[in-house]
Amino acid sequence: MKIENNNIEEEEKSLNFLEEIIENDLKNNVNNGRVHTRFPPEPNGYLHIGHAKSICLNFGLADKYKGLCNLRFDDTNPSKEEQEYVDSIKEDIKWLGFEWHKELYTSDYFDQLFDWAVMLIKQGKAYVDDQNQEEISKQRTSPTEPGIESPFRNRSVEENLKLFYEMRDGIHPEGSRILRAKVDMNSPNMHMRDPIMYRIMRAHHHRTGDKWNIYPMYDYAHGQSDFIEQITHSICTLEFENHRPLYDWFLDNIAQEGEDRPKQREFARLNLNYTVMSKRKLLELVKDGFVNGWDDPRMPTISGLRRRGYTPASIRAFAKRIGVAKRENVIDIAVLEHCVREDLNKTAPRIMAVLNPVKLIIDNYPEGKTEYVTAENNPEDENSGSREMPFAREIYIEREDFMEDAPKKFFRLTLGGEVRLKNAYIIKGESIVKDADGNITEIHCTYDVDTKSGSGSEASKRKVKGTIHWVSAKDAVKVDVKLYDRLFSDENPAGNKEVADYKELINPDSLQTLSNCFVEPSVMSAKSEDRFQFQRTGYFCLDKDSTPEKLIFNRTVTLKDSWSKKQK
RNA sequence: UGACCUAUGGUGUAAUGGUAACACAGCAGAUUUUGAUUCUGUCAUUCUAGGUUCGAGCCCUAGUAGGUCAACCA
Repeated sequence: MKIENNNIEEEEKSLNFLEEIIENDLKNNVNNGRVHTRFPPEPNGYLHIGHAKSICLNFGLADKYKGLCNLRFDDTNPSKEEQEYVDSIKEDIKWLGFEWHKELYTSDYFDQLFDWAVMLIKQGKAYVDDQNQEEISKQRTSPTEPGIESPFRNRSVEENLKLFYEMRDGIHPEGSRILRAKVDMNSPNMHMRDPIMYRIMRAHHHRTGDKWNIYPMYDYAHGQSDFIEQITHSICTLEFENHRPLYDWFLDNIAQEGEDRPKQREFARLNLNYTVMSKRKLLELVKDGFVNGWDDPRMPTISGLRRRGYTPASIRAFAKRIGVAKRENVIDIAVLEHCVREDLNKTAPRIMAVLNPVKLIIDNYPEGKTEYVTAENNPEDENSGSREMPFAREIYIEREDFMEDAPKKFFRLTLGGEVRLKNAYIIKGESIVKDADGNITEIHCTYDVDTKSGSGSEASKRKVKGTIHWVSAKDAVKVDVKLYDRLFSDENPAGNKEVADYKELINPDSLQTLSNCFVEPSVMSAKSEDRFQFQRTGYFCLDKDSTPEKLIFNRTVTLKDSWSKKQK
């Protein structure tokens, strides 16, 4: 009964403003009850977590309302766009777990767009302007004063047509002429001051090759593409809000009475602290070598997060948790980290790994003996089973799990103190060996043979205040581990006014490579991108650059650590 | 100082004219063979001023603050 109630509560959870709009449209039978969205990336960079928000929104809305969602590449600027980006975008969307209805390209519509432009010229609603960029910009003046009409604004239809065809046919050089919509040079909205529809561009297009000498601008192409695809809800980010009247103006002049028309709606883009989110900046970090490519685990790109060990489910949960609204927002990176911990806690197998090893010798344990102890794979998942791991006289433990002069609250190994070796025995610190510099090289202990985990003996049930992880020295696998920290040391690197360039705020310690780590032998069977919890340390995944000789693990995120916090 | 948009705990998001709630973060405690997880408790919120109304976070007006717009980018 209680579960039923919970389900009802889930379903009746409050709607975001876009869901409200859609439900209202559905109720009024707008678009005959259809819901059709689209995700429209420009293939000029890799997708990042901000795009993930948009993807989850567009695909999620289509899913929720039994509609469709297209993937449409907005490829109207061949000077910036490349096939490599198309491929990566498709891979990232699939990895996130979404399937598009159709894969489409704005360039699929270049012929139709051209025909509509001719139609607008014939209706006296578009004209060819021979002025250069500077002159046009000057005539637009500023938002507070009226604009100045171009001297070419009232050319005859015949002349406009002739020139536009010539532009298409490559008669005129780049930059010499453009096609403008004749809207309103006095509009307080700058986008309405006779916006540019087409520019001359002699660039090779990744799909249409050298067919075109002119390419449409975003404002002329986007709404019409939505219209052609019969998109119902065209969802974009806030900075396009001022474009909406123009979006509608073109459709007013193109769509016929009674035809379904897309409506543009705007939401606030995602901002995350301690990172940057603009494609331009991310490209710069890649090109200038501040990171090792678009999929560097420190990047907020989808491919970076994937390599870091984030799961698709954790990113979807994140998108859901942050919500959708219209006000500017900055999400704490801790929310993303919480989402991945939440998922990995339920799904990641536990293994033992010692990142900063010190040798520990159990003096009263038989030399040469190896026994196997049983370890649960995941206490949060009862179906995950268990495994056997080797235990011997010499093991490695974490250097910070031992202290010579320990404070009272230190629950780990000390001289004369007891601690449990997880899944094995209780040991007691006896003595230490140091090198000439005073560094501890060996810790000698004794163990209580009756305290083996799971043996059921009275002694095994004894409580000791600490439990630490370990690996058998002769059986462990030596691996590399990469510890990642936030890429920027400033909360808002892009907005920091105290530095000339955001790159000055890059965290110099964002990557730390450890090459003397020991992991239990069961990892030998791990595959690239497999995720684990290194017990008591954090979540890690196997990097794709691993070889059978040298495994490389990336730290996704640490475990929450109230001990280190308390120490500060 | 033109147009458009926005304003709720530290950060997000709800409350649809009727008791301001949920999550993250923080703090305190319980449990724990991971100082994790889990559980409990706790701190903290409607930009300002008017107005409408029995009643306003919500509606209206004005102000203030922030964002966007003057690419042949998207």
